Amino acid sequence: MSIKDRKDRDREKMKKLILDASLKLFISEDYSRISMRKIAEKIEYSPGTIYLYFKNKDEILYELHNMAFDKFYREQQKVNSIKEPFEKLREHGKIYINFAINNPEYYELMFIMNATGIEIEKKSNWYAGKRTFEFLMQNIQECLDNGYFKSHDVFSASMAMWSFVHGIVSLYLRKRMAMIPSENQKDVMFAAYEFFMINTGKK
Amino acid sequence: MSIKDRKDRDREKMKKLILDASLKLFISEDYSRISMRKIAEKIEYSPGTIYLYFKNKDEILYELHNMAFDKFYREQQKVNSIKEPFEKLREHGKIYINFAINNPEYYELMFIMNATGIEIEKKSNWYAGKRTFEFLMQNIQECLDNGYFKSHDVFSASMAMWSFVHGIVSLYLRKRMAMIPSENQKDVMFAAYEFFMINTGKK
DNA sequence: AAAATTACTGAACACTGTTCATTTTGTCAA
DNA sequence: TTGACAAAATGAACAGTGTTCAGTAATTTT
Repeated sequence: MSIKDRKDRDREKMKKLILDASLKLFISEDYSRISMRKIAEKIEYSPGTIYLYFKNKDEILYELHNMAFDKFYREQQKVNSIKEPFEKLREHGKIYINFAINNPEYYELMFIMNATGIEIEKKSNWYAGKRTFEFLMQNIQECLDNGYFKSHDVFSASMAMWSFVHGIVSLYLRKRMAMIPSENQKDVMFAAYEFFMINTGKK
Repeated sequence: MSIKDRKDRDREKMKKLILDASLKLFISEDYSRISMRKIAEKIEYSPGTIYLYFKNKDEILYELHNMAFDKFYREQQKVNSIKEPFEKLREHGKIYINFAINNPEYYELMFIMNATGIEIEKKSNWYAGKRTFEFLMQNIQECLDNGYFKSHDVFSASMAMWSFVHGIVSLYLRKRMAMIPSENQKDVMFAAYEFFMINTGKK
């Protein structure tokens, strides 16, 4: 079975080669201009070869989306150093916002891009998204246990928190803060975030 | 000068013809599949002709974005029937969310699409967005005047409100609520909205 | 060494936005 | 009405896109 094993390994290596090249292209170039031919050129194979390893472009983007979630999940864990639930949550949101600002291409794949959204819907289980959301829910539960928030519905509270931070960064990333000078946009984002936290956090 | 007048009118008519055809295509077809050739075919002109009236596709999309904002602004005015500021704001948000659910293509143009975002950034003044945002700000100011919200920064409060409703609908539109059965997603959205309103609204 | 299997290629198909030389249509003075 | 000019419209061409598949090359098995 050793030949089969090697072939399996080679296949995984090739997939990784394609994904790594795709990710590099996705981050460096304007992400909308990533193309199968450019990926092929980067790995020095013909365009047709990629289709022997991935069904289509969307499947590649979905894999990049998973890689992006892994990166975010690692960042997310940093909140564990804070014990007080609400301070932990405050940091949680900040990490989210900063991740989006510093890694707009990753954020695009995870939460904005239509192509990945369609793939997410196709699969019966959105592991990556679920894991991150459930980690947030834990933090919200801790807050509820300590008397924060009026409601006791963890799910609604978590969705609200997520919606808020997603809303603010996606307005920013999609240039819908055009009424604010660009040098002030980040400050406005964090001011709005503080407003949200102060008002919802009232015991 | 009457010939020039007629020519000006003809030119405006032609622009309207192109925009109306574009809007119809944009709404009926999958919006990502709208193409200059399809617009040309619909109005029974050659593709090149469109470029005599619009610089490029993005300019057409920007005009559609303006038309979408007009439609939303009209819906937004309905809140004026409610006098109590906070109840008015609650309705304001509901109108926003329902607009996005019922007109996903318009919402796409206004707040999500990258092409329009780039055009918005190019123009020095985002009239459409400003008008809608300022109308929201008025409502928030009324709330502040009546003792709602802890902060007294109208701008941050308005950005927070907008971010929240935008966040929730864009997660929904981009299929990032995949962990929730689709038949429940709308309920979850409104539950999260209620959470937000109840918690931030505490006097 | 020959046969069978697997891996890879690159031309081809049907699209996309955009440009521009060429043709058609409209206007106006003689 | 005719000829000259200007304006409007055309559609082929360019450079790109995702994807497919008959044909070739390399590898493995017999």
